[in-house]
Amino acid sequence: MPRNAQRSTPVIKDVAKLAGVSAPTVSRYLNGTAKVNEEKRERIAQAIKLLGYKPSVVARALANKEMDSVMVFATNSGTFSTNMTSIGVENGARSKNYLFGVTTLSENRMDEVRSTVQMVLGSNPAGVVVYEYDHAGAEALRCIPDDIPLVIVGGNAGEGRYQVINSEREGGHLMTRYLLGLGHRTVYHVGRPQGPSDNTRTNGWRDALAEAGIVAPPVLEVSATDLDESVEAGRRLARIDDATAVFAGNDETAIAVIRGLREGGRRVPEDVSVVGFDNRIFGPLWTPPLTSYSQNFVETGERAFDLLYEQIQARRAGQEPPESRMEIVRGEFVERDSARPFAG
Amino acid sequence: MPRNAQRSTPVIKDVAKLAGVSAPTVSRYLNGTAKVNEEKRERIAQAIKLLGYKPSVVARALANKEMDSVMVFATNSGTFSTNMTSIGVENGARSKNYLFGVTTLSENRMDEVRSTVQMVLGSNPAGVVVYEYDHAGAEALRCIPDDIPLVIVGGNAGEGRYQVINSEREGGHLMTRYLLGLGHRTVYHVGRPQGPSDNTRTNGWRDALAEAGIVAPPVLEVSATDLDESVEAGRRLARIDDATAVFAGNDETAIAVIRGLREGGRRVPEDVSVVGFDNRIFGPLWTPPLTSYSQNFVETGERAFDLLYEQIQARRAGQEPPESRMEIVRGEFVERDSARPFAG
DNA sequence: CTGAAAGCGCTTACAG
DNA sequence: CTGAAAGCGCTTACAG
Repeated sequence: MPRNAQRSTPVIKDVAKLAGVSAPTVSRYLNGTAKVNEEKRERIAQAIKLLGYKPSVVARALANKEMDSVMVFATNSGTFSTNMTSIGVENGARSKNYLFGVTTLSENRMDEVRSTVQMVLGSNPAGVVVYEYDHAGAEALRCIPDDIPLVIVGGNAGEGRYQVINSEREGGHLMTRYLLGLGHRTVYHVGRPQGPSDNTRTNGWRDALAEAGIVAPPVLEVSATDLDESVEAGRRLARIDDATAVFAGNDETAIAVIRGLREGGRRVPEDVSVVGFDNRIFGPLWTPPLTSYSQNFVETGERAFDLLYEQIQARRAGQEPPESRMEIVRGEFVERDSARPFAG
Repeated sequence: MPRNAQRSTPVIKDVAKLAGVSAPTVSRYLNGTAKVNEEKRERIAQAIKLLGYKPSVVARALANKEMDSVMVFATNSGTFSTNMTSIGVENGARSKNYLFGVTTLSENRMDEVRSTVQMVLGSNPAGVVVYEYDHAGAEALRCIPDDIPLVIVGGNAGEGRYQVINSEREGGHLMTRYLLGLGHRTVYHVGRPQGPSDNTRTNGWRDALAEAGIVAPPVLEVSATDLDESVEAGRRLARIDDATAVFAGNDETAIAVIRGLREGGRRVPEDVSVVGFDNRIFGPLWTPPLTSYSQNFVETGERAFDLLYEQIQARRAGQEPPESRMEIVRGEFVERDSARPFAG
């Protein structure tokens, strides 16, 4: 594999000399920071092209005290929702020629989050987005100074000045109502332990039950990584008479619960209806095909970047920051065959 | 949510003044670049702690022409293997206080890869790792100058000076031999179209067949994102008499193929054995539980970082770069119940 | 062992 | 509209 050497990178001085102007003029041309004589503009443009000049983001960052970059702080990286959201943010960053980085935070190492955040902020990113789905995310928020553009993804509604929340709660609400609408007397829920955010599928489930005047049965809490716990939850559910409908926290949990239910002698969907969440690719292939809820994580990430970029622009232009804003990215209900009308 | 303001960040001058020394001395202390008087060391240490001083990575980057960062270029980001590998690289970066970033490349936008790579290199990362699983990765390699520390993940064996390859090919070989060992006369393969790399599961399958003196049947090529194509492949396979064993390119493909096979009237595993790859979390819950191959992607990423870091260290110390090296990260065969002895 | 000086590649007042 | 100068926060010869 040939690896081409790259000729000593040209700097602003080189293009200035070639264009017969001063470096500041080139800078002004590049940044539109002041009007530049038409003739010179052209000579500069030529020189830039000829030399293949690209401004050093590092030098700019030092001079501006701000790097053309956006950093995201994420927990549970490796998780479907997190990955997809980051792809959205990266898409946005790329479109503006911003550098993009993700930093993974862990709830198991809360003591490290402060120093990690500070290290990253030390690179003077133009803006940061934090996914606030758990305590590590919340802690990160506490370490971020007021004056840096920030958008929160997830978290409690109205928590940050700029926020994009996906329809977790709404989705949970919808799935539960769907099950109730099928005639089930109550809906059980198996999901992950709750973090600091209100905007959760679990709360959506709770909302729907409360609306219907039903006392919520205890949540069956399971780990996100060990599906055996979900299988076990399914087995337990199999022993509960009125457990005819269950809302699983995600599709993986759903299939595990179904397995447990069957081990416990219940048929799905004939005896008990089970719905998932996230609409993972394997859902339609399952037996029965999984009814689920599809979220638009990539869009969530893209919207987050847009919100961030507006702040960055305003800041650079010395304008007032944009209006405080919260956006909600809706998902879609996907009906398949894992839930049936209550046949009690 | 309270957002604490951060006091105007101290710079090296501040600690120098407080410690009663010059800035260069602080720098030397920090970088171990020259001996510093014991007494001064202490005063400096105190001042740093008192002020909460952190060197600006940006200023260092400008002075050193090198940022304490590692950038990865990945294609198919959002993919299981890619995500896990990146987590491994990030782990390594974090442990050395390096900034970490991923840049997603796309085969659909080959024209953009050069400029994207150059933009990222413009930040003077200390090193980069590229995942070479397809043409975008290969193209990225061509844009990276010789003098920057680099490690290739994937790609053809022996291609880069520093390389860590996972056991894709070995794994494909092993799965196929397993099936052959079960008495099947041949093994069909449904997988993604091949990229520029030799190190693929598909080639492993080919190797095993060749070893056994069997002419490889044509590969059934399917898209990675549209499982319907895999279902269709399953249906086609159902019509082929000697198709009693199939090696699917990954677990998702495997379950789709199984579905297609069943639609075509074949039982799995009774009539035809199907094995997957990647050992995804849903595999054991499938009916039948999927026999698969588990790769250690996180470890792959960590090894890649280590290899990179060795180069970075050597370079900074003005030493010879380490010996050229290729590492292989092995995976594990996971036997479950989706393959049975040939009962022809 | 340690300062003063100069430089990394940009940008931003300051004067025209 | 445009240059010369100074500065962003570090590091690295250069002298002692």
